[in-house]
This record gives sequence, structure tokens and C-alpha cells, in this order.
Amino acid sequence: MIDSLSTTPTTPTPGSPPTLVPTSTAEGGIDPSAPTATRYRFALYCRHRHRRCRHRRRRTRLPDRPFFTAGATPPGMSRFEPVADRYDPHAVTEGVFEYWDAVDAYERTKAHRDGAERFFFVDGPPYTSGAAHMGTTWNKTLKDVYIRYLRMSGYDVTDRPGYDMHGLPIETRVEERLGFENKNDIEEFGMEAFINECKSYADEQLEGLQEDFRSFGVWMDWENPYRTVTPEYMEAAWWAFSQAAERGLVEEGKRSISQCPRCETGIANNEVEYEDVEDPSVYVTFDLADREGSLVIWTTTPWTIPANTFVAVDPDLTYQGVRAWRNGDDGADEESADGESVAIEVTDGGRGAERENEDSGEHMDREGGSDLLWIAAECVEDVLDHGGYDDYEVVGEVAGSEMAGWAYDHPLADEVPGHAAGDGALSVYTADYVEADRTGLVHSAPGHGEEDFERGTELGFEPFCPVVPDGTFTDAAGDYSGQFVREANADIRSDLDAGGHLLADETYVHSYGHCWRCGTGIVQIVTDQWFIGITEIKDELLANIAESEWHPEWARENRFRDFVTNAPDWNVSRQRYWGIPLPIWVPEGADPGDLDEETIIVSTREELAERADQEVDPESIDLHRPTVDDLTITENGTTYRRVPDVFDVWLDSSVASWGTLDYPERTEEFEELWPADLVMEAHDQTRGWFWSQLGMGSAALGDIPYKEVLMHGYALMPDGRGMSKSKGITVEPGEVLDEHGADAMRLFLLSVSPQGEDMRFSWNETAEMERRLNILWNVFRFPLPYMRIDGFDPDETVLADPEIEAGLETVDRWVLSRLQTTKAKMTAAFDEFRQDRAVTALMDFVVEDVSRFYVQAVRERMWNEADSAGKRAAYATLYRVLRETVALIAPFAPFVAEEIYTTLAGEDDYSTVHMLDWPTADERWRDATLEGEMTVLRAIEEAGSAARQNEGRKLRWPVSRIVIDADDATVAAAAAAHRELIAERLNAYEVIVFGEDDRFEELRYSADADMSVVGPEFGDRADDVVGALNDARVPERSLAALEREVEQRAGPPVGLTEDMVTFVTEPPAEVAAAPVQVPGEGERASVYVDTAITDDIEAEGYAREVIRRVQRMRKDLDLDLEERIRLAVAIEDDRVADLVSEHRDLIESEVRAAEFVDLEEFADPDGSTSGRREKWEIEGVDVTIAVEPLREATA
RNA sequence: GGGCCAGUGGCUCAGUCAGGUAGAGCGCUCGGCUGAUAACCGGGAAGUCCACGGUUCAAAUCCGUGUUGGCCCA
Repeated sequence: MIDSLSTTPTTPTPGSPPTLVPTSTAEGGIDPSAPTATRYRFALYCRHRHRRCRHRRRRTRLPDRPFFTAGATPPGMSRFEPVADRYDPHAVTEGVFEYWDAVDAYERTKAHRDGAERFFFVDGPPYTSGAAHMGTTWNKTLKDVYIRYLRMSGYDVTDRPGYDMHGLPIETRVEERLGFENKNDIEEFGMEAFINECKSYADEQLEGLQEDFRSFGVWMDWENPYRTVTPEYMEAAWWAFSQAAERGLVEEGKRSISQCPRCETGIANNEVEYEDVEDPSVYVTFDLADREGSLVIWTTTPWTIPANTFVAVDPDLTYQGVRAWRNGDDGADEESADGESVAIEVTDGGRGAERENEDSGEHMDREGGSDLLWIAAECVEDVLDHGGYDDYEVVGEVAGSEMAGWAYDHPLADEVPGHAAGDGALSVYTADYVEADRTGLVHSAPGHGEEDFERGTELGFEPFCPVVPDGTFTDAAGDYSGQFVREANADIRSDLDAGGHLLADETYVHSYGHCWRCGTGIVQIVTDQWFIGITEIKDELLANIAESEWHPEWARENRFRDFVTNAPDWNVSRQRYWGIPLPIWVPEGADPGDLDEETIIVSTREELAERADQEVDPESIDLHRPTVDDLTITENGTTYRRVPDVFDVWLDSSVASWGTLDYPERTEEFEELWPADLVMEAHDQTRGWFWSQLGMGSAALGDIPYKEVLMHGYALMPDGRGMSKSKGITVEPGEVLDEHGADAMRLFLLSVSPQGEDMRFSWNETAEMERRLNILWNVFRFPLPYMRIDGFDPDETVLADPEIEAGLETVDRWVLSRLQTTKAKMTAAFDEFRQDRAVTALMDFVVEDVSRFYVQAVRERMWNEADSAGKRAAYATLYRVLRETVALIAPFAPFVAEEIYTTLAGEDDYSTVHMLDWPTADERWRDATLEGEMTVLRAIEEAGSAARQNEGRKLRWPVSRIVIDADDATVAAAAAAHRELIAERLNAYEVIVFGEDDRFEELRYSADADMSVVGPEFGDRADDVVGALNDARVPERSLAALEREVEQRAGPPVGLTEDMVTFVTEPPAEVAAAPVQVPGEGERASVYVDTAITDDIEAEGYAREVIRRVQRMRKDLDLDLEERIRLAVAIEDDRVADLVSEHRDLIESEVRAAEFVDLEEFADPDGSTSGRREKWEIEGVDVTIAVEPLREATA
């Protein structure tokens, strides 16, 4: 089955350069050596958007096409080759899938870590029904990112995926498919045929899941998953069960269990799903046998009354005997005895009240108009309201303990003649499950309820259960024989009513258990089942919990510990077909109920072959039913037959930690690796796999099977609702892949905390991730043309070379330092299972630091044609940044990482990015001071930008000077240290910094007057004083200086105080100001931008306007980067023309103009052929620009 | 019915452990840039920190009650 998915691996070419699919087509239409051709990289790229590309991907991989072979392209050709203009996730994914196939990337990556320290990860097996939903997708993506990270960190990681393929869910799916209604249909169809159907169904689903997981780039061992249906896996379960049996933990016996009447099998507590349903809510009177009056009980399951055996009371509760009567013609909601009006809440719309009216005569007759009822004291009024009584008086009061022993008559004695009787039955007992709720007396049927069963066993009652596994009454139920229990409710209620025992008949909405698969309401019955005695080793379980480390920690300490503390014995037997058969053989004809002592529990196929009476080949036997059903064992004259049950499917996955290692068939890996280093599942698995593994591991091996747990949450809808396939409330992973691609989807899923909290899926955020990948793409493709033109060789031009290092500029050192900090942050985040923080750190680095700052800062250097130390240093820096960034993003976005890596990598590099070591912070390149300074500098830049903007001065126009007036020494030092950079970023001729000791002396201060203070203070002088205040400009921010100034104007004495004025800073004319907000520190400086225009500024401004337009035209003409042009610029303003001509050299070099001529000299004055002529308006001046490529013009 | 987790601008979340002027990205809006160009940069508006009560000089943060959502249990 798995084989059908396998591919013939291409023989790896050792040392072959990592080239993507070459860009020529099979037809050879394009010369791959032509460096400027804009060709698409992926020869077999499929443009239509398909749901999942995987099928086609497989088919298109044709090994006979030579260009699929790694290394087919001449070495070096693919390095720095042009890439698509825009990040196209589908194209990238397609190409990378093909590349991975071509070079066997996965196999090589694993082989690369052969012999390294082992890391034992165990995959929690998804159940094979249905496709991967968002939750499974999130789960597998998380597993993938950690496996990839661990591999890059040097571990040899086990990555065998698993599939949970047995069990009731698949049986019910197959039953639906075949149109079956119950077990009978299966028996008629034939067990073997049915099991085969189940197997093919599970296989089909498995295939779909495998393809789903691959489609978003999960790298696990898809060729070799563990499957719970294989003989070796089933043997792992047998072995474990036999180990538990050896410890004496396997028991058989009667238990009250939850039974699904449709599936006709017992189900585990954790398979019961609770749903709100409307049930009968009846108050029933049990007439006392040896004294006057009745006990009142309440139940929502009238069908359990035939099995009533005793009534339970709380020994410490006070019970009252009350004589109650009805007025006869009143409704139910009259006044109660104490005169207070009581509202009666009935959910049946008052039918109870009507009935009471009709029947009241009967009660009146029987009890002379009143009833004597025994009820817990605090429940009296409530019960009487429900019963429609109008008044009452208390005639007796006893403690519950005193009621013990009171006998009563079975209320359905006539209908159920075989009811429990004798030996102390039908009387009152104390029990700890009684509460002062409803009536305070509890109808107890040890043949049904779990607590009733336990208390009944204590009291020595043989459980009376007149119900068979399909939920129908047996003959023991008398009149109700053959009826389905819930359907008998109506008859039972009317019989109770007829007998005068129905005090109130209402309905009640409450949550009630249902079968997790088919949704049928469960019935609680007592049957013979097999158990693992978990409760016997509860202390050990709790102790073993402490051996595991959980993320988040509260998951273990609260949720899991509570669950384990309350866990009952594990009912592992199911009366079904599609599962691992119980390896239990019992003596033929032995009585069920006490079999533990005489059973044979087989642990392996080998053992089965040895002990079975029939010929068995341990190599080939299929352990499923019905094969094993026919095998008998005869020893010491006794013949043993297998019990027909199969295991609870939870037992299957509980043995995964050794089943995945094929233990006990193979022992070596188990001995080396067990227990698991890490498991990773959603929080529903506290009751599921985390629990079942703990139980089975402890029972069989005395140990918890995993050391570390990452417990993540559920995938929710964008609006916070839970997803539900049946209700059509889902976000389908396939849709997200189509819309945004695998990398963006993964990045979103991984950007959410994996620690216990639910994830709301967000289309917006996923789109945002795609956008950020596009930014990464742009950052990556930006230097490629320059690197190519300049023949940059990353193996020669390296940072380690002192000459290169000498050429590094501040921004280079800064971005390298930021890279180190980012690596350190990411590693720390990964190590505490917060890969979401790692994503954030990386994306911030790429977007904020590299794209928004570094690339902007180095553009000029790269564009310069001349070779320089600075340019080479920039190449080396950006190359290093990109190479490491791509390694850092590889676990998260494996496709785009590969695409970028293969473009950057050379012959000596690994063939896939995923073979790289996880980059670690190199302290040599880390400079915390520089990072701090640059934070300040960027704040200054922002302030400068804001100031420019306020003045309407574009960045293209230089400013004469920028003044930074810092409030503290750190900021002043940072600004002073990077004057040049600030000048460059803000396009200023000069940057002046003032610190604490000296101030920007051109500043003046004015003051705003507070009229509410100044007015009353100065009376009729107020106008003069305020006038003077408004005009005053003082060189320092002091009250004294202000006062002197004001006194000069308004005449002394003035006497200003602090509360009268607010100082306002007044920069000189044409100087714009803005505050500098340093992140995390607040306002630390002011920036002043002098926007006065000079001839120099105007000249350069116009020149840059011209340059920009010429560049635009080059672009429009689709000229190559290096193409020389002939240029003409005609400016219809002589003054401006003169100014611009001052910068002729600048223009020539910036736009690569080889000839600067007059418009008339153009070969084609219209610019309609090779060149272009356009008229622009720059700051109100008309400018005509003509451009033509020199090559064409001279041709 | 009980337990655990969560609730912060329109959206997604940080900040809560350790109380001290509420932050980011997206979106919106205004502007800028222009050989990264369907990209990029800057400014701005936008918050009852789920509600109520308590502790405190001071609460998004600590405590209590309630409420909404998710998971688990009965």
C-alpha cells in the first residue's frame, strides 16, 4: 500500500551543485547561457491553480529528461541567475518539489545526520478517517518545524509518521457506506469481508492524508509509516497487554459501562460525548412498606426504575415527612405553605399542572386529600411545587442515617414481577453520592449506574440488569420485555401514573452522553468486560507524570494530573470486529465473570505459533479476526478459546512509542531510544494519547513513554468558533494553500503560540505572511544583477578577509550584529518551544532591519559602477545575511528557503538548505553598543523625516543642515558617532549635534499665557502683560529671562510665576522641528531641519529630479542595467538649466549616459523607434528629456 | 454542574510572572520615494485593556464575582 507512493529515487550525484531545474526548455528554444534573457526558471511550471499539485508533481518527474538531473547545468551558471519579478508561491513550491525529487533532498538530509546523537520523536498517529483538517495541518507543521530545527541543530531525528487505522469510527463509516444498520447486517455480510472493507477504507484515507501532509512540505518518512494494522504493530499491543497481565493488572468482571446500543459495544468514558438533550424529568413516589407515606425520588431515566434495588440517602442530611395537599381546582403555581409565591419552572409547558388537575381526585380519595411524603428538608418546597401541591405541614423529621432500613414497595411490582427483591433489597441505604438536590433521595439500580453498581456491590447485591447490549429489555423486565429502553419511558411513566406513583412528569434539558461515533444516546448497563487495573497503580501513574516535562507547565499540573487522579479502570474490550483481537484464551465453556485465574494471554506471534493447536506461520499470519478466532490452545487437557472481543482503539496508539520501533519484533532501537524524547499534540490528547500512553507505559513497562510534551491548542474559525466539518464550519487547508501557498500558511500557523492556547485562523495574517515573503524575495533578488555584473564570488570575497572587513561601513557592521542578535533570540525561543517568537524575530529582522534599512542604505554602493572596497564589503555582508537568513527560515518556510538558497549556493555547498547547520550567534560580529546607537539613529531619522514632511521638503532635495539637540549624553554620542550616516539618510549637507553641555543657540523661547491666572493677577495691566508675553523671545527657558523681556516691554514690576506660562520652543525661520522618540525610552532629543533653499540645493534638487525621470524612462524602455544611453535634456527656464548643468557629471554617471547631447542630435526626434522622448513638469518648469540606447543608435 | 485556558484600537497579537504615562503589525488615511517598482518609506487618526467589586498612593497587570468563547470532566 505504501509502496504505491514510493518513487524510484534518482541516483544522487555526489558533490553536484545545487541547481534548480534549468531554465531552458526541453525543446531547446532558449540559450541557457544568454545572461540577460528573462526566462522562467521552471520548465514544467504549471500555471493553473490546482487544489493540490502533488499528483501532477509525481507524474511530471520524468527521470529520462536530462535536465532533471542535478548538475546538468554548467556549474556556476545558476548562481545569482535572474529570478521572477514577484514572489510566486506556487511556482516556487512546484520547482522546489521537483528539485527535492531530483537531488533526493530528504534522503540526503537524513543521511547527513547519520551517526549523530539520536533524538527520538514519536508521531501521534492521526486517525485515518477523512482528510487533514486545519488542526491536523497545524499539528504536522509544528512537528515539521521542530524536526527540521533539531536536524539543523545536529541531531539524528526519528521521523516515522504513524496512522491509527482500527476502531469503531472506521467501522461506522464502512457501515454507512454499505447501508448497514446494526451488527446483524455485518454478520450477514460476513465478518471477513467486512474487515477487508474496513482495511481498504483505512488504506484509502491514509493515502489521502500522506498526500495532504506532503503538500505543505512536511518532511517525515512517508515511505515507511507505522500503521496500527500491521502484524508487528499489533504484536506490540499484545506484548504490552501481556506485560500488564503479568503484573496482575488485567481483570475480567462485571462493570457498569457506557454501552452504545447501536454499535452494541461498550465504549470508554473518553469516547462518550456530551450533548444537550431533552429528557423526561420525573418525581416518583415509592410507597413505604412498613409505615405510612412515600419516599420521593427524581430521575431522568424512568427506564431504569424496573431495575431499582434500593434508595440511597445522605446519612447526615435532615429529611422531613410532610403532609401535603392540593386545593383541587388550582394550577401548580399557587402559593406555597409559607405564603410566598413560588414560580414553577417546567419545561413541558405546564402539562404537569394539567395532569395534576385531572388526577387530583384520585389522590384525594386515596389519602383523604393529602399525601405523606419523605423528602430532604431543604428540597421540600421545591418538590411540592413540582408536584403541584398548594400547602403542607411538616409532620416528622429524621436524619438520613435513621431512615436506613426503611422498606418500600417496588413501584412497578405488577409490571416487573421479576424485579430485585429479598436479601435487603427495596429498602433505604446510605450512600456518599447523595446530595440535597431535587429530592435528596436517590433511586439506585446497581444493574445500571456506575455509582449504584459500586455501592450495590459493597452492599452485596447481585446487579439486576434486565437490558441486553442492544438496549432492549429482557424477559426479566416483565411487561416491557423486548422494548427499547428509551421507548419504554412512556409506558413506564403511564404505568407509574396509573399506580399513583407519578408526583410530577416534566421534561428537562441537560447534557447526556452519546456515542462519539454514531451519536446514539448511551445506556449504562452492567456487562462482562476486560479491564486494565489502572486504579491499582494510580500512585505510580502520578509519580510517573513527574518524570515528564510539559509545555506549558500548567497542562501537566492541573489538567493532566486531575484527569489521571480521577481515571477509573480502563475497559479495553470492545464487542466489535475491526481492531486488535484480545490475545486472551479462556477455557472452553468457562463461566464468564471469574476468568482471570485460568486465562492464557499470548504476547507474540511466535508464542501463538508455538501454543496454538493449528498450524500457524508467525511470519505471515494476519492477527485480525476472524483468523485468530479459529485458533485454539490445548494444554493439560483443557482446550482454550479466544474471547471474541477486540481492543479499545485507544489501546492501539497507546503502544506507539515502542510500536513505532517495531518492538518487540526488533529490540535494538527500543533499547537505545525508548522512552520518547518528545511528543506534540493538541490539548484534547490529555484525555487521549497523553493519557493512554502513560497508562499503558506504566502498566507494561513501569515508565512514562515520553520525556517532553508540547501541548498545543485547537484550530478555531477566524471568529473564534470551533471548527466542525459536519456543520460545514471549516477553513480547509487546501484552500489556504491555493490562496497563499504552503510557506505563507506554515508561517502563519507557526506564528501562533504552540503552548496550550487555541489558534484562530486568520486569512489576513496569512496574506501578511505572503507579503513578508515577498519582501524577503525582493531583498534577495535586489543584489543579484549587481553581483552577476560584478562577478562577485562569495567564496573569494568573504568577511573573514581583513581587506574586506576594512571596507565594512557602519550599516554593514550593524546589520551583521542584528543578524547575530536575531539568531540568539531565535535559538532561545526554539529551546523553550516558542517557535512563534522565533518567527517574529526573524520577520522583524528581514522586514525592519534588512529591507527597510540596510537595503536602502547600500543601494547607492551597489549601483556605483566602479569597484571599491566598500562595494565588495557590501556584497560580502548582504551575501552573509541572505545565506544565514535562508537557513533561519528553512524550518518555517522550506520552499522559499530552498529556492533562495539554491540561487545563492555554489558548487561546494550542500545540495539543500535543509542540510545546513542551524546558524548560531557569533559574538565577534555582535556589537550591542552599535545596535543601541542605531536605534537612536533610526529614531532621529524618523523625526527628521517628519520635520521635512511638515515643511513639505522632499527627500530628493538636500537640506543645508540638520541640528540634533540631544537631552542626554547617550543620544548625543550616538548622533555624533554617526553624523555621516544621518546626513546620508536625511540628505543633508551638514549634521550638527548638541548635547547636555551646549544647546542649539539659535533657538528662542516664547510663552503662552494662562489667562485664568494672568487675568485676575494683573487686572487692567493684563492686556499689556499678555501682549508683551506674546512678543517676547528669550534665549533660554527661564522665568527670569522671560520676566526681564516682558518688563522691558510692559514696564516693571511684573512678577511672573510658573503657573502663568507655558514655554514654547521657537526654532529660527525656515527651520522645522520634530521630537525624537527612542523606542522604549520616550522623547530624548529634538531634530531641527534647516529647509532654506540655496542655489546649491536647488541645483542638486533639480538634477536629482532629472535623474529620477531618466531612470524611469530607462526602465520603461526595458534597458539592461549596464546599457549606455544617449541623453538630451531641454529645460525651458534658463536659470534652472544653468543650475542643472552644474551637475552634468552626476547625471551622466547616475543614468549611465555616454553621450549628453542636444535634442536635435537625436537620430529619431520622435523617439518612436528605439528611444523615447517625454515632456515632464518639474516644480513648475517644463523639461523635455530624450533617451535612446547607444547600441541601437550606433547600429 | 465542575476544572483548565483565553477575552487589550476595525483585524491579529505583545505587555500580565515581578503593579508606575498602553505597544506593534495589518487595515484605514494623508504624504513621500522610484533600477526592489503590482514593491518600498514616513506622518496621522483610531483603545471603557470583557463587566462589576476589592486591595493599593497607583491595577490591563494582584484578589473576588459575573460574562463570552475554547478544551476537558461529570
